[in-house]
Amino acid sequence: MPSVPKTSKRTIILREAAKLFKEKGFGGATMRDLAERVGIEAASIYNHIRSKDELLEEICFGIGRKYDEQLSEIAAKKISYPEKIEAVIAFHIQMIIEDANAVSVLNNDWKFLNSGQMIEFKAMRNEYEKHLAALISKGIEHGAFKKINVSVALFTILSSLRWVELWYKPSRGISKEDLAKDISAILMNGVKA
Amino acid sequence: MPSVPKTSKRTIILREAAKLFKEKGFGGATMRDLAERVGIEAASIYNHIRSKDELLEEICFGIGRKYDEQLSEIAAKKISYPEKIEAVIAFHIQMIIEDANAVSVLNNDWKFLNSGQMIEFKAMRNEYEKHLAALISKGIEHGAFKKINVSVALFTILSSLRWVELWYKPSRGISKEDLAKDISAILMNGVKA
DNA sequence: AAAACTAACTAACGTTTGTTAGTTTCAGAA
DNA sequence: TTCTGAAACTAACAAACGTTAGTTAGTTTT
Repeated sequence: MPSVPKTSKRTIILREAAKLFKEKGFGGATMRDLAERVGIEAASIYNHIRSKDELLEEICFGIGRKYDEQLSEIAAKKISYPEKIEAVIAFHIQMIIEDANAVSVLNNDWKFLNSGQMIEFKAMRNEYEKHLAALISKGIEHGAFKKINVSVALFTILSSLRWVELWYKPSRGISKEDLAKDISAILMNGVKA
Repeated sequence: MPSVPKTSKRTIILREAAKLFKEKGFGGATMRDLAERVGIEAASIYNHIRSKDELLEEICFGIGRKYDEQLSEIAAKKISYPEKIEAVIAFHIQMIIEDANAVSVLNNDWKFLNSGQMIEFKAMRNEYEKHLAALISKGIEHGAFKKINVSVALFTILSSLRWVELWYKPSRGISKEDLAKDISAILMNGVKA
């Protein structure tokens, strides 16, 4: 009779699914494997979810919405454009560290969404990139950034953050704040002396 | 009776396999799908290859060796450290544009290699990263680069190049030379004005 | 106490998977 | 013309796949 209910089984399944999809890819992951990790039989999973596809959908759009919200928050803040980009870098790193598995699924397994959801997903992602590109464009107009190719800058920044997922472990002894600072420094000022 | 023999069927199968693995992932790709693209029956493929695993192995290690060779060539050249890093950036872009499918498989599907080959693959990749990290370290010692965290710089550079695979199309109207120049500019000097 | 709900189980379904076996086709060498 | 070897075919295999059906034990609601 816990007045505060424990994490629901559905949540546990979603969390384990994200971990499994990250390890094996959506195509390589099986429901029997997932069931074993959760500690029940494969068929029993269907008491909590409708289908394997539903798992992917919920992971992708769940984490996608989080990205959207955070970006909107930063865009609304009254800080300089370089500070905004630095804030974006910091929150990307935060997301990757906090929710590594789900972020990995978002990045690598979205292509297994069914066609309708995939269209929706691409639209969401396009809007996110447009939103961020606008931040860079305005920064250039205000003279805060060099006159660079906006698309190239956009994707260079976004991509340079993705490795954190593959590399970061607490055991490396670098805090996420320091990591964000180091990456920001390189993207803002370059590596050349 | 062509005195110059046409591309062997095995080569065609490998090329199509790379394309298919890129689209669906190794786990999601089927031999029947591959066969259809090649224009023969699934069983006939086995007249040319030993197994599905062999396809993955050959793609991953084939393209991996190309990376190794190019890096060694650049490291041996008598040019400045910034020029070396710029040469690395240029040849990564070259590889991605020339052999997009195989590069994608190398980046995303290596985890489906069987355990022995995976160990070998990781060793190869580690050595590559060490080799490139040494270039950055020495550049710092020579005062050519800022005193940055070498690992962070290494992975920021490598990752920032990966998006080219997802983004580049000739139809975008930017040459690979210009693209390399733009990315180099950002990584070398940053975005801040 | 009866009824309804929850979440687990076993068993099985129809497909799809990678792969093998055995056979046919056919161009080039003898 | 006959022979040979490569490369295609058809048919089938056993295993693994996502999922459904039917059942049961335990808990909650009425």
